[in-house]
Amino acid sequence: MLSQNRRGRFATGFEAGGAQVTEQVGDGSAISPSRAIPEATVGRLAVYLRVLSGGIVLGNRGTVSSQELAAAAGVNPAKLRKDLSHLGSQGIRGVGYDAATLTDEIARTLGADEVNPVALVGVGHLGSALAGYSGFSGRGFPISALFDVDPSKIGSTVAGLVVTDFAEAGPVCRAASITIGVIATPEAAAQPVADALVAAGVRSILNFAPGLLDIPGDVELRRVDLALELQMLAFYESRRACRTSNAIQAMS
Amino acid sequence: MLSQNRRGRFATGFEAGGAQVTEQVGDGSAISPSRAIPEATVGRLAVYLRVLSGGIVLGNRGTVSSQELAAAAGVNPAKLRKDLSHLGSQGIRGVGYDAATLTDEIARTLGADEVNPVALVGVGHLGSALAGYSGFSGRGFPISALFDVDPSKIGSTVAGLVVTDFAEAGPVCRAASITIGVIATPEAAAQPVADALVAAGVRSILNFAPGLLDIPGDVELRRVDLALELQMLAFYESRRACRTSNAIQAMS
DNA sequence: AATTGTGAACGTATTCACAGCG
DNA sequence: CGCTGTGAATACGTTCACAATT
Repeated sequence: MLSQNRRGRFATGFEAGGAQVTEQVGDGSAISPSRAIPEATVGRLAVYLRVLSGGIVLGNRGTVSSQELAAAAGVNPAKLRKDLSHLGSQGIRGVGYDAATLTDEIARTLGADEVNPVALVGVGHLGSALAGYSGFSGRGFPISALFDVDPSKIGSTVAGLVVTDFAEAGPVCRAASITIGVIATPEAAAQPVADALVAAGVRSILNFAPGLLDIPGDVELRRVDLALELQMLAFYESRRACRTSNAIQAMS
Repeated sequence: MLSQNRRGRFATGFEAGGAQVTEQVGDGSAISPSRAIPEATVGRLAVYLRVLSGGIVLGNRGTVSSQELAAAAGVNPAKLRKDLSHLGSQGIRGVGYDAATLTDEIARTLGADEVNPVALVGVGHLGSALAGYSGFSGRGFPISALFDVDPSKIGSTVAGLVVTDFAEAGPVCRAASITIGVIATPEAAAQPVADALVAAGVRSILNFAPGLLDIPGDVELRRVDLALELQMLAFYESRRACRTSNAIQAMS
């Protein structure tokens, strides 16, 4: 069932200067169709899982229809069914999906049935907040190591963990089998930190620092750009103002 | 960013049952001077603006080529040119874009030439971190009001601002002309807070609480789901593990 | 009767490749 | 020449609509 897939590569660009060699196939015949799950679908699976785990919305018979689950997750039912079809999970026609089976299936697909220890680098305001964020530890992502370079922070305790010198990242990450790193440092530190994390064996990075990171292609990267989110809101805001004043002008 | 339908509406779904009333401009003749800029493009414009403002990468003659800027922003040059074409900004063939003009043009398009005061609700760990985040105030989004409902927090000072009782949100937001709200409350509080913000005249919301928000269609909503980001990383992580063990098995 | 699973239609985003211009 | 601007080609994502199935 589960088999290989392509590479993740995320939506909002990056992929620095490179030549983007994707070039594929040609005649669909040859290589395996490779059941790759689309990125957009993966994101929604996580939402479905949360809804199912919350358990709130499902009727207390053991099944959910795409209708119900889609409404609870805020998506179109057809999209939900197509998403679920990617994991081969069989619903029952005329009835719906068995909630328990579906939950398991999604969890296994997402790797949410395993615990993924996380290293967090940068124990400033944001880093501390993330360290204490219950949504991480509560959902299978325990922060297992906290790093900083500031001597005044090293040795202190944040969210129940002792802050370690980032110089120790290599041995510590390896010892704890940490493969996910979260970067919450200032922008200037982000690149060297990323390099060190990769050297320490980290395979996936969640970056809260603004700016681009240059990392090997086989390391998964996601970025959360807080200022960018506000800037996008501001755009729609200013558009609205624009439209409104146009409309007002048009009236007179 | 994960995305879904045209104008506005972002990423991870919503759109519960509804009819998706796509505004429609009928015969292109009438109003609409506003060339609708695709959401993906808006996000990248913010990146270009940051790169230009950072000023780092542009050669010290006053122009940038799409080649250079695209490399600095981590995108394909053709994509960059198409993005810029949306704002009608003329580059100079054979030369590139005038850096100053381009910066202004993007800033005006994004509404980044104006100051957009922001109200932040929920002064927990995450909220405090966001309140102090220099990327907000430094980029034209000063936090102008901090709200909480916890009496032990109300009246205290966080990041230089006094925390106000959220019950005061209406008058305070109106007095300060605040149109952007950031929700950093626990999940359970998010919906009532959103309702109150909308009632207070807020037109755009950035939501850090997990779960869906039900808000009027003319209010812009963006969501940052921290746990979801990790879950997506975990997915690719587990895929990789899978592939690896398959490969190992195949060897023997 | 109800609901899944999916082919086909549509819409959006990215990339190519080259004409057009300074 | 070099570089922009953009039509055409491609890839991706969503939604519709309906046959299949219990």
